[in-house]
Amino acid sequence: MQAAIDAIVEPRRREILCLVRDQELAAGRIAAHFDVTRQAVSQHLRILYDAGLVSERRDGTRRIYRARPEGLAELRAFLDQFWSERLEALKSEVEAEQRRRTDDADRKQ
Amino acid sequence: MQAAIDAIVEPRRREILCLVRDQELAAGRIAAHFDVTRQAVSQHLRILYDAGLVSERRDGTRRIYRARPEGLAELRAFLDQFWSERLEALKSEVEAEQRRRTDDADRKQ
DNA sequence: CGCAAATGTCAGTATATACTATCGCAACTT
DNA sequence: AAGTTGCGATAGTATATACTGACATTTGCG
Repeated sequence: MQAAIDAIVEPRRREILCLVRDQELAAGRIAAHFDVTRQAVSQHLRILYDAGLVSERRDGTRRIYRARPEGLAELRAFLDQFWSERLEALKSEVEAEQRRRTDDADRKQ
Repeated sequence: MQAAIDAIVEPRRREILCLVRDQELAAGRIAAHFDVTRQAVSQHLRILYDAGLVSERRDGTRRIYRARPEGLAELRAFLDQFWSERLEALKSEVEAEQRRRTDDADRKQ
């Protein structure tokens, strides 16, 4: 799971993930979107693949990637669980605080 | 926003965040939970603070921290938006693809 | 087979960062 | 005022990692 988190932290990898979220793309096509070398993108793809965030399919000499929704869903579930436990309680506290502050102020809607 | 993402990536900082999610805690109390030096924890707290994920309050010589739900909510909203846009669509595609494979042979374009 | 295209792998490098040690600062205590 | 407590800031170090360049591999074509 830490692998998936590490993977989406790198901005370049998030961009790559966005690219292959809507469409399948070959490694070369992905690399063409960036100003770094093809190898660098290849390494990013490897990391995304190991983290389960993209799938790889071979077509001749090309390797075609796309986002792997299951991987994204797992990561999302983990993060949700991470903070949702107490987030609601804390949110209530903040809202109560805000209500207290705006009590004497104008109230719209 | 990248600051918030960088902040929650580091496992130690996620632990710290968990500690101050339920309760206010002074820096020293937080540091006592870990086997690294007090200064290291202080640096983590600074990073969490700059990312807007914790709030700081002074009480005499002590600095008391706690999770900042707004910061967490913003981060969560960003991540939600990041992958929820196409997540459902991709899931449908994958399921359709799997049906196609079990149906008959592969057909490319 | 020989060559080109598309891509991954590896070694080396540069930069980021998590940590420690030392120091500095503010608030209390005596 | 002087000492103590609780912290943060900074410099230096060790490790992680994003990148490039060189090379290897697989596939397709003549």
